[in-house]
Amino acid sequence: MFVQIDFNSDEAIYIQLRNQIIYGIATSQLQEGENLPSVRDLAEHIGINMHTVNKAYAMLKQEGYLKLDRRKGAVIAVDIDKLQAIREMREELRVVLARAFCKNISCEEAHEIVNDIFSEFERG
Amino acid sequence: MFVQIDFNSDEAIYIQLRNQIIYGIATSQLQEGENLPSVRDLAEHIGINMHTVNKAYAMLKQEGYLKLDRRKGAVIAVDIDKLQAIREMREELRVVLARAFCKNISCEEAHEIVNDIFSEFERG
DNA sequence: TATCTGTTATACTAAATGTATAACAGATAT
DNA sequence: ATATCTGTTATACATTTAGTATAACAGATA
Repeated sequence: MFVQIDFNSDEAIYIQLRNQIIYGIATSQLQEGENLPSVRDLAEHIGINMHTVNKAYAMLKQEGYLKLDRRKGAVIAVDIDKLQAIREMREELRVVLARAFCKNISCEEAHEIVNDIFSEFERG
Repeated sequence: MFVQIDFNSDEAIYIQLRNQIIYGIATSQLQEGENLPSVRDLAEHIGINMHTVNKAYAMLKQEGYLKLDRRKGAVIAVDIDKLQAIREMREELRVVLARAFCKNISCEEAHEIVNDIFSEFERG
């Protein structure tokens, strides 16, 4: 498993876990229909509590990245609500880019970084 | 004052306040050398505690957006550490764009939104 | 001297985070 | 049938964070 938790981070463990699973989907390390480890297995592997993993899974379900099946466990299943995704992205980008603009990062430089990151995804 | 706090948000008040002040700098509503209200005045105006404002100001100081002068109070003074700003931006964008990519938002669509937001800044 | 700054200290409540057991209901395999 | 695996829920506890509330300090200013 590719998950790497930073226990000294100010970011909550279940948020780190959620973000890394989403990154895994974006980079095709996790593919549609694929199973995630059970909450108990993943918790033991990382060395955290079952409920912390469950919280991440529940969040991913609510945000449309997982379906939780009692037969198969947690399965990658991305629900595409593109309009809402764009709305959310715009709000988050507004905060990130405001900081960038204050620090003299140009629109062109931002575009370059966006391209870099998208190429991480498209390489898989 | 342009600050608008959402008390039902899951985002901490001092984080909302910090983000809005940074957005204010990016859109030139707040300009280099300009004074912010004193922690006590702004707290009273918003209807929150003085320490919550102080926490936002301390954070903005630590991140290089303010200088806190006992004579003048809080003064906008952006310290440009572009390399660090790019590093931080890249990490944050990785999370935001991974979500976008999973939701079928293309690189081109991301660029359009970046352009939209930068035009908010450059209009002032 | 009185008043304005940011800053620090202390104390309290409420909420969020993470851990720990335990149990439930559906599905699966033996 | 029985045991075992799922996610899920309930309860309890400790720690940390967020926000509020008073109070005081030190430098600057009028």
